[in-house]
Amino acid sequence: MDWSALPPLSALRAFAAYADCGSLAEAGRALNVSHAAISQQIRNLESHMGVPLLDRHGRRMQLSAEGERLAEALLEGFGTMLQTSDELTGRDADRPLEISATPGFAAVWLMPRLPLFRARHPEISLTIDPSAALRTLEPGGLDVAIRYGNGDWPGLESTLLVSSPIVVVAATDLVGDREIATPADLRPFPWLQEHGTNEATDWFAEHGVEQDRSRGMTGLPGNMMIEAARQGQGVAITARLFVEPDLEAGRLRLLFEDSRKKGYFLVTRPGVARPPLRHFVSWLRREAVKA
Amino acid sequence: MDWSALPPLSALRAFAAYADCGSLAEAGRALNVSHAAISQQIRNLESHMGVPLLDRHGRRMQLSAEGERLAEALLEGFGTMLQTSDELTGRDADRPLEISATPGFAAVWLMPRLPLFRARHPEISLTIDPSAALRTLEPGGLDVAIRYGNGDWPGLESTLLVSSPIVVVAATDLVGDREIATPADLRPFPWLQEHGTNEATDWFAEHGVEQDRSRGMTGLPGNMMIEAARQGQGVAITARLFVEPDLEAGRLRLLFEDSRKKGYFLVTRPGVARPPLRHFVSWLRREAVKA
DNA sequence: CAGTCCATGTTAGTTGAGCTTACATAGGCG
DNA sequence: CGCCTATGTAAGCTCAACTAACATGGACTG
Repeated sequence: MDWSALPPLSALRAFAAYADCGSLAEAGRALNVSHAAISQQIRNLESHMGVPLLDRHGRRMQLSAEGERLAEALLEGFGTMLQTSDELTGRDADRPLEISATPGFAAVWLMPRLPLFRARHPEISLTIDPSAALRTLEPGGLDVAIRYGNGDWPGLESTLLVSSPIVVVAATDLVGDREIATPADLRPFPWLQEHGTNEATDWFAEHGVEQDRSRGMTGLPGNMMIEAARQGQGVAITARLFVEPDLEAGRLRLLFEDSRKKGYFLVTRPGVARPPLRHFVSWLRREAVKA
Repeated sequence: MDWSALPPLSALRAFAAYADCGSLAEAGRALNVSHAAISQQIRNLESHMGVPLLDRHGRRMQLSAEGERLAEALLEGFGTMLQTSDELTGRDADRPLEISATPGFAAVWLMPRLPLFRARHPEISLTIDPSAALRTLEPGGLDVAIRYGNGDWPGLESTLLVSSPIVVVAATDLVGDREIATPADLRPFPWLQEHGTNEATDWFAEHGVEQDRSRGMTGLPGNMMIEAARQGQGVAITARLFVEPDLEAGRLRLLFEDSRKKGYFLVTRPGVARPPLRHFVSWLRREAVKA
């Protein structure tokens, strides 16, 4: 191996952390340095390699095509090293299990059940990232994700936990007995969208409805969005799972239902899973069968 | 990714270079630092991880089992990074093609033919490492090896170039008309062994012959060993390919022939090869067919 | 429109991780 | 035994990596 041809390692790490986190400040926090150090290292790396790694138009930088390629190689390379290092030091067994789940599912389904897992596995620490963002599963990083979709994530393995179609709902206080025959009939109402997603925007665009700007679109975390819908603050689009009791009680009215097969899936990387992950996955599957 | 859990990168690089080169001095040369820097970095890494990476018994250190695992991950991780970096900077296309070949084959077969390759591809630079050592093929490092054997190298692809059994020969000046019926009859003679290999030692051990220490074993580079055999300095074991003219001319006498299927193979890693390598491989195959 | 927040950049100065240098011990070989 | 070379240790040096301070600009809100 031609070691002299390897760019400065600190610069590679800084760039990889930036690509992983999405901003200079976050990358700096991840590495416990200032944003300025990250900025300079990325500049140094671009200069060293003679390759533009970032597209600096607009407020937030974007990875260039070259930057995407390099980031992928770096995250894989560093991930491989970290995983083996963790295995050898025994940190792997102790490292908290990293779980990503949508806020709604985390709040409504997962959190109420977690004491059961803790009672069974008190030695396993968990880190739950309630985020609608699709995070990358990688060695040494995120172990498992609970995502909403149709189960088709290339290169990953998925198991259906809870089947649940998408529904458009609103409080009976808001819509009353009004006739809602087509999506366009919803135009006069305020809308609620889960923070970090575009599901409402996409659904309306898909059904040819243009947003009425005077009525507004409010972004809220998933569980708060549902509560706002109950209070009649707007029309919400969400998984049926979370509003089933409200529909039965008549607090919320079902306006539309998207019949495409969708649900919450348990998503993992292929290959051997470390023991804490195996325990969590098998426990979660049993809970899903029970529910 | 938990960046804080990654060990110091300089230490990882130093250890990887040591594992790649096999000695502190060589690793230091590869990184352009002193051997002492490598020694200290490896010590730092062991202390940081709390894991013994080296077995320090005897003069030359050996990788421990943990060391082997870490080295493998590091060489893969750094190799991935280097390859992508080289592709992005365009260095990949320009980087000299790294070829490892046994000295005998390099001298007798490859070198005489190289002007033909250069005439066809003047833009491609070559680095030929004439060494009997089995070097690892890896991204960013060694591109292709020409090895002697039976073609069975796990995880690698091989193509037979020249079929050639192993022969034991000696100058007629040395052995004359003496009856050589069994390997044991060779015991009184001095032996010649290709530097960096144990082929002669192994062959005699395999045939139950104990070395006569007063006669000595002389290690020489492959092509010089054959010349020494011609001059009657000792018994040599080598590929038949290199001594065919001498056998026909009667300068050397064939004492034994190992009939197992062996020869010189072109060995590459699976997957996409960069253009210079593709050109070299196809050229080499055509030359082998011609010969 | 002004004010606020935050994303990114630049410059000058600081510092400690990474290294050098010098010396040491030990194994292998002729 | 002398020589060569593999590895180790300690003290000192240095510069790559970083901080702190200040700056510009984009997006959003009232």
